[in-house]
Parts: sequence; C-alpha cells; structure tokens
Amino acid sequence: MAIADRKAKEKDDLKALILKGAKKLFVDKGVEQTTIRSIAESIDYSVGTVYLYFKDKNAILHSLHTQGFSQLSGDFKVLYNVNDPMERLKALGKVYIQFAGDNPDMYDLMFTLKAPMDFLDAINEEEWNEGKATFDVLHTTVKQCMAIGHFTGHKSEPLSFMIWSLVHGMCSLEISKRCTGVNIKNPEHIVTNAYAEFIKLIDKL
Amino acid sequence: MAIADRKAKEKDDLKALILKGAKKLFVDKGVEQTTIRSIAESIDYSVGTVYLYFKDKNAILHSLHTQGFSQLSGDFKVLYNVNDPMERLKALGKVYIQFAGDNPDMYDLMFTLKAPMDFLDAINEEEWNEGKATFDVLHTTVKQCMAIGHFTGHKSEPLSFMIWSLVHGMCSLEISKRCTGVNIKNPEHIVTNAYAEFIKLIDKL
DNA sequence: TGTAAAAATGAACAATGTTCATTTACTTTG
DNA sequence: CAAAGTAAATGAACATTGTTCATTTTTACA
Repeated sequence: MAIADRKAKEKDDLKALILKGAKKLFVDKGVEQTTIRSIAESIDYSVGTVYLYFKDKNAILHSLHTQGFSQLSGDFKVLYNVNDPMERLKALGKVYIQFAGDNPDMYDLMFTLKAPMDFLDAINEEEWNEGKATFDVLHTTVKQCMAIGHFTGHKSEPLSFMIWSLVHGMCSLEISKRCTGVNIKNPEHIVTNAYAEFIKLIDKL
Repeated sequence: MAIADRKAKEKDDLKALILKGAKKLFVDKGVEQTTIRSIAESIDYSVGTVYLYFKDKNAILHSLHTQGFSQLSGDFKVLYNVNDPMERLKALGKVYIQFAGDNPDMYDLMFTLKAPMDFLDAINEEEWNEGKATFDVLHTTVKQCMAIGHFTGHKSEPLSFMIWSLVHGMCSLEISKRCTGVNIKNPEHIVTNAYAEFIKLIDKL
C-alpha cells in the first residue's frame, strides 16, 4: 500500500502548498487581495484544484486563522518564565497587543472577520477551540491572581472577559483606524499609554 | 431663481431617498445585502442614478455611519439627567452597550468596518468628527469624575481610551461571535456580567 | 499496452461595484 | 408655442469576485 500512502502524502502536501500560498498573499497584501485566483496562480495550479482541497474560501481563511492562533501560542511561551501571576497577567496583555500590532490582518481574521466563524457554522461545529484555548490562558492566570489574594470580590470568568475585552478593544480600534482623528494627543502611542493605565489600575487590586 | 431652488431641493430629496432606501436595506438585511443594485431597485431608480448622487458605495456607507452616530447621540440624551459624573459614566457604558446590542450592523459600520474611514481618506479628511464627538462625551465625563476625586494618579485621556476600549471590546467580541464556544458559562449574559465587574472595579477608585 | 480511476483544468455562471454612451425630461430662448 | 440646449436618468457593458462542472490529462494497475 505504499502508493496509497504516497498519494495521501501528496494530497497533504498540495493542501499545505495552497495554504502556504494563501498565507503569503494574506500577510503581504491583506485579505481582499487573497483571492482564490491569486492563490492558485501563486502556486501554479488552476482555480478548480484549490476547490478540490478546500470546500470554499471560508475553509481557507479558517485554516489561516488557526495558523494565527499557533503563532500567538508561540508568542505566549515567554510567559512561562514569569512566575508571579500578576506580572504574568500584565505580560500576557503586552504580548497580545504586540501580536496584534505586528499582524493586524491576521488579528482581524482571528478576532473580527466573519469567515472563520461562518466556516465553523457550516460544518456544524459549536466550539471555537482556538479562541477557547486562548481565553483559558487568560482565565487561568486571573484565577491564579485571585488565589494569591488579588481581585477580591470579583468573579474570575466575567473579570477575565472584561480584561480580554479591554485589550481586544484597544487592538481593534487601532486596527480599524478609529484612534486617529479622535483628538487624542499621541494617537501613535495611545494603546501603550492606555495599557499603562490598566496596569496602574490593577496594581491597586 | 425659484426654479433653481426647487431643483436643488429635488436633488436633496433624491439623495435623502437613496439614503432612506439604503438604511432600510442595511437595517433589515445587513451590509452585504445592501448592494447598489438593491438600493436602486428599492426606490425604483436605476443603478446609474445612485452614482449621480454618491461618488461610490463608501460614500453611502459613510452617510449611514453618520446617521448611526446621530442615533447614538440621541440615546446619550438620557445621561443629561444623571448628575453624578461617576453614575453618568456607568450609565454611559450601559447606553453604549445597549446601542451595540440593538444595532449590531450599524455598530460594526461605525466602529469596525473600513468603508467609512476609506471614504474619509478618499476626500482627504483627517478628522473623524463623529468619533471625536463621541469620545469627547466619555472624556469629559471622566474628567468630571477626576474633578470630584476619582481616578487619582491616572491621566484622563488614556484612561478614557481604556474605558472606551473595554466597552467597545465587549461589543465587538459579541457582534463578531467570539463569545460563544469559548467555555463561558452564560455567553448570552457575558457582556452584562463583565460590565458589572467593571462597575465593581471603578467603584473602588 | 490498454483501460479505469483519480486528479487537474479552465471555461462559464452569477453577483458585485463601477462607468459611460445614449435616451429622456425639462428649461430657456427666439 | 416650437426649437434648441441643458440637466437628469438610464441600463448595457466591463472588470473582478467566488463557485461549479463537463472535459482533459495523468496515474495506477491488470
């Protein structure tokens, strides 16, 4: 059955090749330039072939979104070195913000665009595993903060969601260009400055 | 010059009619169903006519976005009755969240979608007056809170942006369906519950 | 080597935003 | 009031998208 194995490998390889082409286009030129035609052309295959390996464009974008979460998980690894939960929480936000700033299109795909969620809907998948795992990193850290006496009187889950929202909101407003033209003195540093306020704030809790 | 006046009025009327049709489509069926053709058809004019009154689709979406800010300003009026700045701040967030929940597509257009900002870029407009005015409502309230002794040690502007981010982030995650499937016990109430944590938090400051 | 299965192709379709030559309606003028 | 000129409206046509599927090409195997 060596031939079948090789064929399976070739299928996997081509699927990976399509994704690689899609990723490069996505990172270099953004979502709207990442068309099925441009993907096919970039890897010298026909449009129809792409559809043999992916159900539709949402499936491709969902795969890219998953790759984004892998990247982000990788970035989170530096947090293993931070022992104090409170310091780890602060660093977590910093890493998250850094990721969003460095990969705005990917961030949008992961946390804003409809495509990945529409894909999950289409395959009747209830869970959003990538988001769940990421939220758990935060939630676990918050619970550890509470275990050593912080955030008394708060509920860990909604508090974690609040923190996620706070950081996501800053990234989202920045990426969608809602910071400039709003009378903010240093719009280029507003996210950093606002996050500094957040740190000041939780240092009191 | 009565004729010219009447003609000017007719131009304004038709422009308003196009917007009315666009608004209805937008509210009823969402952005992607709001096509130039569907707008034209809904008011019994041709596609070409729409382009005589609006430069392109971004111009229409920008007008709708401005209407959204008018709505939101209207909703803010109830805040005039709240004298205590701290209570007003809390109520401001509630009204904002309510607006986003009631008008998710409009909220997306106002705070997430590229179209309105691309329109501003296209006409070389640096300022985002709608956003600016809305941010000022928040910023002013925060400054009033500080004037009566709250948020000591904080800078009003980045703190205001932080609060905006927090509330926007919750709305944004909800609208882009990032709350369900993330292991949250009551995803349908997570925004309300998380905002309650925020209120608990600022009550200490 | 010939045949059946698998893989790849790209023309074709529907829907979109946009343009522009043509037609229609209206205003002004002699 | 009729003709000429101007303004407004039209909708066919174009380019670009995601998507499909009949056809062609390649591969596996007897």
